[in-house]
Amino acid sequence: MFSKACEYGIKAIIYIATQSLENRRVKIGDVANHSGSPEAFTAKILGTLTKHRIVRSVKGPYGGFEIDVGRMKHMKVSEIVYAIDGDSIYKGCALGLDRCNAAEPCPMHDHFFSIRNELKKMLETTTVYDLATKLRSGASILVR
Amino acid sequence: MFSKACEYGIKAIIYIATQSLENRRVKIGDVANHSGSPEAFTAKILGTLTKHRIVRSVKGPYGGFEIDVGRMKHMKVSEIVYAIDGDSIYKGCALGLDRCNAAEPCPMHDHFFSIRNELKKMLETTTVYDLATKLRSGASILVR
DNA sequence: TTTATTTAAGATATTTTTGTCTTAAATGGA
DNA sequence: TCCATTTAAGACAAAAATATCTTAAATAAA
Repeated sequence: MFSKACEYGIKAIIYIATQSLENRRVKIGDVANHSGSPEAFTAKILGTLTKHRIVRSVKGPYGGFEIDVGRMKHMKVSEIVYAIDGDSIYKGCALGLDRCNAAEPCPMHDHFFSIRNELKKMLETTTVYDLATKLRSGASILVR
Repeated sequence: MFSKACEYGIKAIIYIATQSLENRRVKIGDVANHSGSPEAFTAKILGTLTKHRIVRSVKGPYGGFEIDVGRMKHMKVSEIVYAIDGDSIYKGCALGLDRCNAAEPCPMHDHFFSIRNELKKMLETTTVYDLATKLRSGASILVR
């Protein structure tokens, strides 16, 4: 569904968010450990997310990553997905046609349409704050 | 969503099905042309689908691929997806956790559950016959 | 100012996916 | 039997995704 890069990105953001809720910056190493993702790859992905202003980074001692709590409440998962995987999830045709729409649909178009729409709506309504508070309360996990 | 291999496989099967409805066997070259997919790669994928008995192949002059019309009416898209991509679509966790379920969910689990289920149900109820007749009637297209 | 700590950026490596090519095997017809 | 046609199978190649490594830049504190 999502690329590995996107999975790592979402998990990293959720973990950083839980720590920002406690007013703690986190280093790459901690992010990797607590999200069960490879450290160097996660660092690269966080570079992308920093450029997209989804997370803030601070260099040097006592540095690390943080997310503004106010912003977190309005930040949608769709923004993370878009920053890493682009819009393929939203616009792509199930059978890979360049253009595929109601007027000239691929054979699966109608079947996919509502499902894809629901997925889109879900990603656009789920906030990072929602996911982070659920993780913090122990109602969900990031690593096994 | 699906791998390229899976996209090509589904398109190939739909095209072969339209031709089997007219009692015509089709050669790899025709399949590739009419499904807009690379020929050699499509041939390899049809090899897999032949082993899974999803399509029948006949070697030699007047040979090619065909699908039994009776079988076609009960053949679900999910069978093609499973033969090529395995069960990742059905069982995979959105965030890549090895195990992820209601008891120990990833933070996205609940959000994904119903969407994934709908996708599964859709693939398990859509038949190759449905898709082939729609294509044959001109209500959908495979190539642009 | 120097040092330790931390992210940034990009080069490099590995693995997986996608794609092609070559040779073998089967089959129908001359 | 021999040839032309077609799929089968697996080796090979290219591209993309995943992952690591190295060096640079920033910054806080001594």
